[in-house]
Amino acid sequence: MDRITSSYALIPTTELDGNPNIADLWPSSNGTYMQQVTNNNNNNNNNNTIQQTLSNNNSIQSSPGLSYARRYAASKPPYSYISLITHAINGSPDRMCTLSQIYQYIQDRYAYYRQNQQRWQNSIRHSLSFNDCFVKVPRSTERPGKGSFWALHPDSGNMFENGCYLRRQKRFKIRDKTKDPNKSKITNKDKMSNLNLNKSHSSSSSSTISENTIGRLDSPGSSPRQATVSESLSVPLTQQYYHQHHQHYPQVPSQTTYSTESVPIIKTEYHHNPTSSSSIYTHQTYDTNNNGLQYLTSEHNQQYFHTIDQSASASFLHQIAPPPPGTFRIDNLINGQPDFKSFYSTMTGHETTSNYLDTTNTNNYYFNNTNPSS
DNA sequence: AACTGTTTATTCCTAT
DNA sequence: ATAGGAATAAACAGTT
Repeated sequence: MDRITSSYALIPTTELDGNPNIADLWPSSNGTYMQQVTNNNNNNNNNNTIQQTLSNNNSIQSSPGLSYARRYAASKPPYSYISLITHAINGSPDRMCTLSQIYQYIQDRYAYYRQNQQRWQNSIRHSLSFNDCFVKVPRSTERPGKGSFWALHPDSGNMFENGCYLRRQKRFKIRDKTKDPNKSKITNKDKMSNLNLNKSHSSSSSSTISENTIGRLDSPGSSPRQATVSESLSVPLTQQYYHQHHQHYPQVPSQTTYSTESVPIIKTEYHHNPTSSSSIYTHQTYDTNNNGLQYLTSEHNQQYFHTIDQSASASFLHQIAPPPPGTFRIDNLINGQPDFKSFYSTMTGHETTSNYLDTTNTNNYYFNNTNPSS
């Protein structure tokens, strides 16, 4: 089973439609759908794990796995709280959201988390505070309300690139250079000011403070690996959207099943402008596998403000530059609820009451109307 | 009062 | 078996 069906990202995410909840059908890293049914017995080492393999070119709606999955919809999803939070953040247009939005995101998708809210919400708050990969973004005065926004630390990279959404290979820890020796823990302030201390290596004329690669990480000579869940979620929807709105573009492949060869390699660099006192980082993201469609994430041409001394507590993420010419953002379509709903129904053929599109990264993609190839 | 955020402690679980 | 990541519980402080 080497291929992942594009229908992954096209399934309604809410049960209120009377349609199946895709989030309760858990994709495993090998392209099958897995339902995990865990006894509450403490001494069980026979976690009853049931795997259902769906045929390649089947839409999930017509799959026999569906009714099966619905029966077990309320069992615990195989995602850590950290990955759930990460998905909520990445799924939001601004790439940051409040605590209550994170709660809502999770409950909307997983029936399991509509119960025992006090327990798991306490865990979510603990995860946000405890893990360095999450940073608090203060509210601007224009957006008053309860609580801060939460964003991903720019250096945290793709924490789930190994395709495992339960346990990261290594916990993201910021280097602890500015830590007050009297303090035992790293504060959010420390997280922010350590942004440029996790330097990996530099490239280009300006100093690159970090670099990470999202997407394929094949070593030379290796066979292409299986696409991860997030990749399979993000890529097909953009193709589908393209089909419906740009059918006259011949360079868009028409197949609905993708192997890892079609997964864009997205490279991200932070550039530090040394002449600026306020420390502005330009975050450039581009597809190094740029043939046909040009994938650019929302960070493209954005500049990240970061105040080292923290006193001004400027916005952590702040968009300055407009999108490149000839592009449009799907963000713009889904920001407003009415637009989102029509966008959603166009995409899926179903109505929705949800405000979220459960497609990691996809909603932040730009589409380039011009043929970028030479 | 309810919500948000921090911290400590403990237990559970999994990769090695 | 073990180290360390993740989940859970809980106390407590700050904010709306």
